[in-house]
Amino acid sequence: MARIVRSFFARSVHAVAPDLIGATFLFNGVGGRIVELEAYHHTEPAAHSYRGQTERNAVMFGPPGYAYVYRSYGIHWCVNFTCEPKGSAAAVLIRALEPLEGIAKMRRRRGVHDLRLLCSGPGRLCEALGISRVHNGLALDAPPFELHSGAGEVEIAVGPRIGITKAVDLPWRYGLKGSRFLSKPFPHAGEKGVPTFGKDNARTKV
DNA sequence: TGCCCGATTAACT
DNA sequence: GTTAATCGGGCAA
Repeated sequence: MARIVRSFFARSVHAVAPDLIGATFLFNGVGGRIVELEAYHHTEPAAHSYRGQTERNAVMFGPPGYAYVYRSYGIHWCVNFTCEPKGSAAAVLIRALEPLEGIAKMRRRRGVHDLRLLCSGPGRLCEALGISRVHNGLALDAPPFELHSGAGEVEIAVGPRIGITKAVDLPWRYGLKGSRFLSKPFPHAGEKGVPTFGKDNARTKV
């Protein structure tokens, strides 16, 4: 369980994303294991950074290893980790955690008891961890953030991203195969109307 | 300026 | 299955 340092993020967003599955993500000591995330890059139209820099997305255009926090649908907060060298405007959206630390606090903040409803979704996990606008732009290798790499091999599921209407065919959603804490199940390879993303929609992380 | 559309969620029918 | 909540960005007028 090595501590993740900022240089970890200075790689392709598609190298960072699967490496973060199984990693531990804590915010002020509250959080859990990352089981789902999505990659975004300024070259594809689903990314906030696609149309260039604005006040909201400025952190995406900065150096890797920082938190990009944005307001979703005017209601929720969502957190991304910036990746790749400055200027790539690439990031991973943290979509779901398996709750491990500070569960009582997360239940209080979310107003629900069911473990599966605490952090299964980008808006839910920010509410559970207490992440909001004021944390936008903070470095990920210093408090209140704490990231540790996972131990051992895990099977990674791959599929299309959730809740977007552009670039819908890119298989840029990554998950821990079989986890009960995903925001949605991954479509089975060959399922009706579902494109196949590689053999069995999964691969083994090494 | 005004209008439409979201990287969502919970509460409806 | 559908819809409301609510605000910042993008673009037309």
